[in-house]
Formats: sequence, structure tokens, C-alpha cells
Amino acid sequence: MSNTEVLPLLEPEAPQAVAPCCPPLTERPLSAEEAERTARMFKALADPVRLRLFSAVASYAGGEACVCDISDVGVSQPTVSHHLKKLREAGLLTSERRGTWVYYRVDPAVLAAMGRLLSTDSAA
Amino acid sequence: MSNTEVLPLLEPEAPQAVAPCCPPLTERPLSAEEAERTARMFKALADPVRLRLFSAVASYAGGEACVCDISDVGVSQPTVSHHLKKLREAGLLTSERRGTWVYYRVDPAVLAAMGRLLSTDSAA
DNA sequence: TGTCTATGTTGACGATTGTCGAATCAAATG
DNA sequence: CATTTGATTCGACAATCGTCAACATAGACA
Repeated sequence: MSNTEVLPLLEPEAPQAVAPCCPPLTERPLSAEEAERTARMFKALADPVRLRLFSAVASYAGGEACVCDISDVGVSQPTVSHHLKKLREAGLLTSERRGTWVYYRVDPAVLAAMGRLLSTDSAA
Repeated sequence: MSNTEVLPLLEPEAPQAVAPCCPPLTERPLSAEEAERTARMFKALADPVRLRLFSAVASYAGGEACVCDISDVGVSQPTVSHHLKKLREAGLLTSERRGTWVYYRVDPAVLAAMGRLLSTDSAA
């Protein structure tokens, strides 16, 4: 019960910054390690339900959305929670509890980093 | 045995053009069908080996590469072929046999389409 | 305290995926 | 032809993934 707010817990979920990760896929062959890190990001968006959840949060007014606002994607509530966790672990979303509800918002830096991976021009 | 080359077979591999597919993820919530199609593209790049193969082809001089040039990614040759097929089916790569070797090249339109999905500005 | 609502976690299940060895196909060359 | 080399297909296997029902947790409120 005593919710001691002492320890910062140095990253409870290993958001593993993906932003300054890897060069555009067209620049040079990815190394094994780079490919591993990059695949982790794409994997997070390689599911229809996660894409809908992510898109719902990303396009929501104010840049954030409560779970209750976006959980209408045709799967059970535990499944929604499971997918949101995966998006969090991939560093694509962050969550914050405010009172009754939990709000999710996108990390623009990570989104931009992924966009750069697929860019054809060299406008890094 | 009689390899009759009569039927064009109208798309042997369903390249399913992904280019004019879906709006940026931040624009509006994706529909179920849009999410399904988009996920298919991300899934193609959601594997380290496929990422390395794709990156190797995309960055190769001349825009195309023979399988023999890129198959040094730490897995067996059948596995390489398997992943290249997946990339082909996703519409990300095209292949062409010229004599002894098979050459792969990227489809820039598809790559650009994926980039747009992750764009934050509205410069469609 | 107790109850209600909103999310998250656990455990289990079937489905999909990545991998390889063996067999097969395709082109070149002897 | 037969052989060699490059590439794909087939068949099987372990590992991962998406899903749900059941349970647990966190606030709000009476």
C-alpha cells in the first residue's frame, strides 16, 4: 500500500530509444545488430490490431487518448491491453494514469525515426 | 512436363499494389481493412534477416543485386530464398532471372508509400 | 470499509513463423 | 547427355504470436 515514490526505477520497461538507431534502408546494408533493432520497431506495427490502436492514439484530438476511447477494435479487452503493452515496449507509445483512466500518447521522435528508415532521399 | 507458356496467369504472385494504400497513421484511425493491408507491409520488414536482405538490395550499386551478392546473412540458402519470396509477395522486391543468376531490385513506389504512412507532416 | 468501473496480468490454447535438410528446378558447360 | 553451380520448393520441427477467460490491481465513491 505505502506507495513509496522514492526509487526512479531507472526505466521500468526498457523503452530502448529507437530514435537515433539506424540509417535509411537504402543507404547501406544493415548490420545484424541494426537489423535486430529495426525489426523490433517494425514488428510492433506488423499487426492489424496494433496498427489500429496506434493510429487511433496518433490521430486523436490532443495527441493522447484514453484506452476507453480506442478499445473498439474487435478484440477482447485483455487483448487490447496486451497490444498496448507491446506498443509501449517498442517505445512507440507512452502511458500515464490520471485518475480512473489511462492515457496513451505517441512518441513523435520514434515515429520520425521510422519514417527516416524508409526515406529515399538523403534529407536526414 | 510440357511447360505450356500459354496462360499469362494474371499475376503469379499477387504483388497487391501497396502504394496507393493508406493514409498516414497520424491522420485518422485506420479501418480494419486498411490496417490489414498496412500490417502486411510492415510484417514483411519485421524480421532481421529480411531487413538485411532488403537493405542490401536497396543500397546495392545499380539498384539491383544478385542473390549471390546478398545471401551472406547468417542463415542457410533455402532460408534466404524463403525470405526473398516473402519480400516479393509483399511487393517490396521484384526478381528477374538473367542467365545463371537471379537479380532483385526494390520498388521505390512501395518504399515511398510506407514512408508516407509514418510521416508526421501532411506533405502527401 | 465495500463496491463498482477501468486496466493490467496470467495461463492456456491454436495458428503462424523462421529455420533447416533434402529434393527439385534452371542455366551453363564439359 | 552428365555435371556443376545457383536458386527455389518441400516437409518437418521448435519457437513465437494473437487470442481469450479468469483473475488481479487501481481509483472513485458511497
